[in-house]
Amino acid sequence: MVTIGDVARVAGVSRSTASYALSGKRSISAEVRDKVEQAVRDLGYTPNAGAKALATSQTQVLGLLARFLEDEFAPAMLQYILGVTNEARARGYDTLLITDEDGVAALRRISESRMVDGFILLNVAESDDRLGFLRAASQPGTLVGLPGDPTGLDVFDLDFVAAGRLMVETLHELGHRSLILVSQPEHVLERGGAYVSRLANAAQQRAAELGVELHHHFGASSQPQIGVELANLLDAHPEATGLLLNNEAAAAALPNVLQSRGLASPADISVIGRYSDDFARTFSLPYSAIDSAADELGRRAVERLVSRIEGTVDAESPVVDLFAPRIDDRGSTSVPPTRQ
Amino acid sequence: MVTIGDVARVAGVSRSTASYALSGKRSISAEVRDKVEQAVRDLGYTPNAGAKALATSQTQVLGLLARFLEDEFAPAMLQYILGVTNEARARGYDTLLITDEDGVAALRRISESRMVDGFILLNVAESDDRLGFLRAASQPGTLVGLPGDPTGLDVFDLDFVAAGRLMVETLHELGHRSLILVSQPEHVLERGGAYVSRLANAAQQRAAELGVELHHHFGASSQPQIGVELANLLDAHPEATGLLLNNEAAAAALPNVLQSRGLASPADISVIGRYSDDFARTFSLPYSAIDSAADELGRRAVERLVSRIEGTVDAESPVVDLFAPRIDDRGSTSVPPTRQ
DNA sequence: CTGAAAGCGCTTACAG
DNA sequence: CTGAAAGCGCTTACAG
Repeated sequence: MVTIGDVARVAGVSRSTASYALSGKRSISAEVRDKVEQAVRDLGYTPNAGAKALATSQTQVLGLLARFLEDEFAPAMLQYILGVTNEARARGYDTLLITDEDGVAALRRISESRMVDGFILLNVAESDDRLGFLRAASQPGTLVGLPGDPTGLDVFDLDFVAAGRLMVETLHELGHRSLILVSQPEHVLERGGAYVSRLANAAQQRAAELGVELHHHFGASSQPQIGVELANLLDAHPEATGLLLNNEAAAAALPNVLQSRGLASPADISVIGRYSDDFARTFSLPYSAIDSAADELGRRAVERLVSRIEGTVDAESPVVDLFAPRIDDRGSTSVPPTRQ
Repeated sequence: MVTIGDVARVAGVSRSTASYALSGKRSISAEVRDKVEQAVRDLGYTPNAGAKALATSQTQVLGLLARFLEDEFAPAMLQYILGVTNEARARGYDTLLITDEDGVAALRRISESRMVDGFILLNVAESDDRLGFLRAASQPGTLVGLPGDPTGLDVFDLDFVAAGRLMVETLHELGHRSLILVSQPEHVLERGGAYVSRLANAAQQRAAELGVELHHHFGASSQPQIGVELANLLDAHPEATGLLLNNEAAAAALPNVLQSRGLASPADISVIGRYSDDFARTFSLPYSAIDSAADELGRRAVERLVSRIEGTVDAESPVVDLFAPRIDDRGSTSVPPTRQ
C-alpha cells in the first residue's frame, strides 16, 4: 500500500508538506507542489479513508436510512435512493445504504461508530421513532417525508395537502361533481404513512368547500384484490365521473377494469394518479398524474445535509420544504360525459 | 466521544485488556470481563469505525456497484440491492451503494482508499470494463451476472440458457408449434446485457431441435411503443399460439393488447414471462413467469464474498453458480386452441 | 514557505 | 491472565 510517507519521500519533502500540498490548506511553492503531484501520479497514491476519517473526524460518507413498509410500493423507493446517491457523489460523498429492520438500532450503531457525516431518512412516518435519536445524534440529519413533529429537523416532501386539493380542483373546474378517491392500504397509514391521509383529508375538505361529492376508499396494494375493489367502487358510485388514485397498484390495474366495463378515459371517466413519470412510462399507466418527484426530493435533501455538515448553513434554522405538486398531463381528464 | 480509554479507566484495567475483553481474542478472567462489559454499558461505548479500520485493515463494509443501462428495467434492480444489503447485515457488514456513472473510476477510488472489504458487482456485462480492475484489486469481488470471461471471479446468475430452453420446452410439451419471443431492446444487448441473447439463442436452438417455429423480436422498453409492437407481432404471426416475454414492459402492456383484440390467455394464447414474483403481484402481470430470483442471487453473492473476505474459502476456486430457472405458474399456459 | 512531532482511537505483538 | 508500547496512515497546531 502506498502511503503519504512514500509520496513525501519520492517528492523529497516532509509528510506534512505533502499533505498540505494535496489539501491546499496552506500556501506551497509551485515547485514543491509539482513534485508532490508528480509523486502522487507516479505512485498511484490514494489517501486511506479510515486514516483520514480518524484524523479529521470526517468520513465523506452519508448514511441513507431506507424503510420499507409492508403493502407500500417498494420499487418507488429506488428513485429516492438514486436521487440521493447521485447528488451525494456530485458533492464528494459516498452513500452507506442502511435497510435494517430496526431503524433506531441501526441509526445508533452507525452514528456512534462515526461511520458517516450525516443521515438522510427516507419514508419518514407521522410518528417516527428514529427522530428522537436523530435529534440527539452528533451528526446532522435530513428527512424525506414530513413527520407529525418536525421540530429541529430539515424536511423535504411533496406537498400532499396541495396535491389532494389540486386533484379535486382540477376535476371540479372541468365540471365534475362526483369523484372517487382510492388511497393506499390503511396498513400504510397505520404504520405512519401520514401522507396518505394528508392527501385524502385535503381532498375531502376541498371537495366539501366546492360542493363536490368525494367517495374515499383505502385500496389494496396488489392484484387481483385492487382490481375487484375498483370494479366494486364503480358499481357502487355510478354517478362518479372522476377517479383520483393515490395508489400505484390501482393505477396499474385500472386499464383492465375500465376496458372490461367498456369504459374509456377520459370520455367516460377522468383519472388523475400520483406516481412518478418513470413508472408511467415503463408500465401501462396512461393517466395524468402528480409526479412524486422522488429524485428531486432526494437531491434537495442531500444538498441541505451537505450544507449542514460543511457548516455553511445556520444551525438554528431548520427548513420544511414542501414541493409544490404538478400534474403531468397524459390526457386522461376532460369535461364529464353528458348524461341522458 | 467515549473511547476504549474511558472504558479501560472506568473498568480499572488497561486499554489492551479492555480491547481483548471485547474481542475475545485472548483469555480474560470472568471478573475483568464483567467489569469491562459493565463499563461499556454504563458509558454507552461504541468503537470508532475509522480507528478500527485503520488498525485492522478491515472496514466491515461491502461495496455494491450498481449499473443502470438505459432502456433496461431499473426498478428490478431494487430487489438485488435489498438482497445484498440484508444478507450483508446478517453477516455483520454494512453496504456502500455505488451508482457512479463511471464504474471503473469508482471501483478504483473505493478500492484504493480502502473503504470496503470487498465488492459486489451488479448487472455485469458480457464484456465488462470493471472486471480487469477488479481482478487486480486488493479486495475480493463477486459478480451478479455472467460475463463473457469470468476467469478468476465468483459469479452468480440466473441460468438464462436453461431459461430459454425451459420456456420453449414447456410450451412444446403442451403441443405448441409456433411461438413468438419478445426480448428486451437491442440497446440492452449492445451495452453488454448478454443474458438477453443467451436466453434468445437457447430458445432458438431448442425450438429448432424440437421442430418448433420461433419468431424473435427485440421489443421496446416502454409504452406506447411496446404495445404497438406486440399488436404488430400478433398480426404478423397469426399462427403463433405461444408468447415468450423476456421484457417486463411487454408483460405490463400485454393485457391491454390481448383484450383489445378479444383474446384471452391461455384460451387463445399461452404466455410465459421472465420477471420477479414481486412485480407480478404489484402490477397486473397475470402470466406464468420464470422468477428472476434477484434477492436469492444477491444473498448468495454476499455469502460467497464474505467467505472470501474472512478467508474461509480456497482462494484458488472461483465458482460460477447459475441458478436453475423455475416457472411460477399463474395459469397462463395450456394446450393450444384447436383451429377450425 | 517548510519540517518534526503529536494526536485521532483502535489492535496486537512483546514482556512479564 | 494482564500491561506498556508501538503502529495503522492520516492531519494539523507548533516552531522556525
